[in-house]
Amino acid sequence: MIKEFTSNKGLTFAEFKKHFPYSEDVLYALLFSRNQALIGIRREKFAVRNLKKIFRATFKLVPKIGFQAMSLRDLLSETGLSMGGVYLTITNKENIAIIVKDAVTLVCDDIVRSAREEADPGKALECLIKGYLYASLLLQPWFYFLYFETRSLPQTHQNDSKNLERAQATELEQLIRELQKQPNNSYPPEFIATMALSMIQERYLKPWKYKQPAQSVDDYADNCLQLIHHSFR
Amino acid sequence: MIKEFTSNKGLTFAEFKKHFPYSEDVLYALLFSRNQALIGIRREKFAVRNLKKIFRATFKLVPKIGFQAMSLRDLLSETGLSMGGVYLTITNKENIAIIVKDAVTLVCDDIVRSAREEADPGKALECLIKGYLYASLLLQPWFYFLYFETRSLPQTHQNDSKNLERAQATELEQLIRELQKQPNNSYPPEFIATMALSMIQERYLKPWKYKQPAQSVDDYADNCLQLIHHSFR
DNA sequence: TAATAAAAAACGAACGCTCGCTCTTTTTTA
DNA sequence: TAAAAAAGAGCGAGCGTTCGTTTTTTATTA
Repeated sequence: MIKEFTSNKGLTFAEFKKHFPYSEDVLYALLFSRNQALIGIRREKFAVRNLKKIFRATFKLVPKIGFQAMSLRDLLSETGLSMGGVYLTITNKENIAIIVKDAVTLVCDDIVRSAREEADPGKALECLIKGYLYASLLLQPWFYFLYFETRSLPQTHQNDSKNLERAQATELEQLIRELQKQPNNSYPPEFIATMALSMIQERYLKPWKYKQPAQSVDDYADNCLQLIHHSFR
Repeated sequence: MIKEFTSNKGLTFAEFKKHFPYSEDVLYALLFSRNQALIGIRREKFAVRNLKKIFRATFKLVPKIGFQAMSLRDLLSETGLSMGGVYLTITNKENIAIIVKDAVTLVCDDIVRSAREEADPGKALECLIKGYLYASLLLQPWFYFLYFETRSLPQTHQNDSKNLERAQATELEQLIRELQKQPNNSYPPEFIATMALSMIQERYLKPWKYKQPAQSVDDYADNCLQLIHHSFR
């Protein structure tokens, strides 16, 4: 596993990005080794090259027409690969969705792990929120896909996907509860956690609204955090 | 057009529901008359009966598997109708999605109209937020469908759907701007508007998280409004 | 280092099947 | 009894997938 990357404080998006360990090639290499059972190609070099083509094409087509409506022939003409090449790589269509879920899981787990290493709950909260916000922006197509195409997954994986979101919410909720001085006078912790989470999702679910003063995401993160601390009274 | 229904203040969900004019049958009758061009049946009585079956079935199947994956044969066995009956009613599959968009548009326009009739911006904001929150809960399957299946619509209708959301955001933003006393010291109005909107959507997009202390939606609404007023300093 | 053998990857036509939809016939309605 | 609605078998297109073959890459040998 890769060393943590969000332990700084007052983190900006630019800094985060600089230390973000999941560059495209690294990510595909990780996905290749984590999903041997779903991938037909045995040599990493070829697997990475094909996976890159397949996922780039998927992320171009799916936001326009949806995963179910994307045919493998659409995928062929977008990737330039042949039917055989695609099937050797992913073995069947739904594995595309399963691998996306695995990627998002991988990154989310990493963020939670980083946040847990912060002793101060205020720092931990910042780490968690910025980590999730920035990572989901750097890997926007992945997070977007998983949100909108969870229904295209087989049932077990649908549950995984739902639990992934639940875990993030719980993690936030616990930190917020710790930070509220007089719990009786404040908002319910789960309400604030929900607010934080849905503000993060807002960014990656509606990319057309945020193209892209780039720096604006730092303001966005600050506003979110300020609003949360504001809510503590 | 039906008279407005959200002019009260301190509105609870229960009260709202009592005066909500879009009961199932009324809604289908309205949709029938608004979408003559998409509907083959000429007698309202039969149209309403079939539309009800078709949309109920759609809303049962789609959250599990998605609209593209729902076949007409799935729809037949869920509705008990025949192929002829279904096609006489909706003429083609994508009209299901188009009619959902029309329904949501109809209701949203009504909410905005009601809010605009409030002279006081504070009241107007409450009217808008509660109107949208409560209506989208009463018609949860419709709002949910439109959000997740916008990509299944033909392009023109996709744009309509996007503009519908934009219009809600703009409406909120203007009211919030009015209410901020010292704009320079507060959060950007579009940030708070975005927050409000995504909190409302949270409720109808993740129904599994909110099944259903029913009354809890009043608390939810109050918390949202409180948080917003809180943000004004 | 060049020649060769073995393994892996890529190709793409063809398959069985399911899709959305049509259309003739039958039933129901007013 | 004329018009409207419902039925459901059937159609062609296009789907995901398979598989026999070819091409490329890697490993071995001389």
